[in-house]
Amino acid sequence: MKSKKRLSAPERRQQLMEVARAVFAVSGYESASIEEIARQAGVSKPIVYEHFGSKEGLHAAVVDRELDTLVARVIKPISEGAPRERFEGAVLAFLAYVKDEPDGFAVLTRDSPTAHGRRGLTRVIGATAERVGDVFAASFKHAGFNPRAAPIYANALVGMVTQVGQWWAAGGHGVSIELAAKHVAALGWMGMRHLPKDPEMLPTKKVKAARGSAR
Amino acid sequence: MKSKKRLSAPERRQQLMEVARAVFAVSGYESASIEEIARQAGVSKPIVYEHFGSKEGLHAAVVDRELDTLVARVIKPISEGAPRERFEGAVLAFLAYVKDEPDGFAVLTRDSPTAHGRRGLTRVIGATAERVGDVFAASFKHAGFNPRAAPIYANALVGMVTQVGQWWAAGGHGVSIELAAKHVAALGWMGMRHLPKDPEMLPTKKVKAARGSAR
DNA sequence: GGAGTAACCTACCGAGACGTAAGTTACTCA
DNA sequence: TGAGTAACTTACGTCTCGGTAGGTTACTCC
Repeated sequence: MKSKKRLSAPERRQQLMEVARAVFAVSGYESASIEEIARQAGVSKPIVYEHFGSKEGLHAAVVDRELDTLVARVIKPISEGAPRERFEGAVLAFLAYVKDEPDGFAVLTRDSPTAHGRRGLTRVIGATAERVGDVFAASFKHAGFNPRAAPIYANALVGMVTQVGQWWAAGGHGVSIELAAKHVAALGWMGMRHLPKDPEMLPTKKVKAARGSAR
Repeated sequence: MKSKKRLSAPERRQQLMEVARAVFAVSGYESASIEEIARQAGVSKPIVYEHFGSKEGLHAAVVDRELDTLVARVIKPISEGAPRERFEGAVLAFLAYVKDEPDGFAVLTRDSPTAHGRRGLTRVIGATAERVGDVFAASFKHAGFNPRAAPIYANALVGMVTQVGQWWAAGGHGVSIELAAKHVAALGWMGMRHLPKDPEMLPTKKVKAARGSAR
């Protein structure tokens, strides 16, 4: 019945990763089962183990590949053009990835076994947000920033884009990716450009004493 | 040996939720086991089921309570003062929550059983980002915004704060929550204040044709 | 002090998962 | 054509977990 074709090792590996990506995307790491992945690939369990060793190995392989394609897509636009174009280009590239590879994005966003949550995207920050920092370095070097604040901005910008990506992926809402990118880029860009020389010096209202948790 | 005291139902319920919050925070929903929670509470499994019915019920109870406390903390500062103060106050309140209740924050950010990921924070967006929108409505009503863009900004702002919270919770990095709040608030505020009248009208480079995935 | 009730426990079931041992099929190439 | 190897299976072991049935302990209040 089933047109069971025999694949070569690299082909099978490729196919398994694609199936696994889809399954991990909808179920999350813990709930996904190797058996289900094998079934959807039209293959039996030991094949999966032969290729990836363990469930964690399979997941890691999928995440790594996805991370690579995401970085590859973002790196190009962020490396060329005027600063503003580079920024907007990067945001657009990120959101385009969300659109083109929703399963991949879901896998990156969902809980990982390597614990500590969001490890995937944190690594994307490492790979790209540094470069984001570089882009801005040229633009606001004039304002003697506290270097310890840099990761704050990098995280803020990435979080901004990521959350919008998630919102978009979840809902649709009739907003195009290009439009969303424009708005997000405008927000981030204008925010960075008009930062006060030293936000730390601004006056603030006193912090209310935090009431600790019981226990 | 163990000073097993007998607690009243409400007391036990409270205690179980606290223990569960901690366990869910470190393990995530799927990996956490009722048995482990019961053990840490110094109680046997059926007790947990008597109080919450199911694992999902317990998790939902924890999430709901955490959501309530988060909203309660953010609502106050966002409701009083000058616009800029309200904004910064809300950001600070959010990050203070991250600091004071790291387990609660972890539970809210981690994968939920209710699927579709990040349901928790999405609801926080619903509860607070709307208000964020209100705050800004007063400030940039002058610029006839496309109403469809509103959720984009709401999501961007919340994502910004959330990601910084996550970064902070993960690392420490010797940056105080107050400082982080200042920077993040400055970024968001300045971004919103200096938005071009209509970002959609700005020229952009052409989008590169997306290469689809195989399959 | 004894009955009634609220809090709690031991022991178990069944399902489903990861991972493996050992054997089988089909393809290749001398 | 036949041996060797790469791709693949069936079947199982073992463990953990969610959830429940039925009984036991301690506290309260008449």
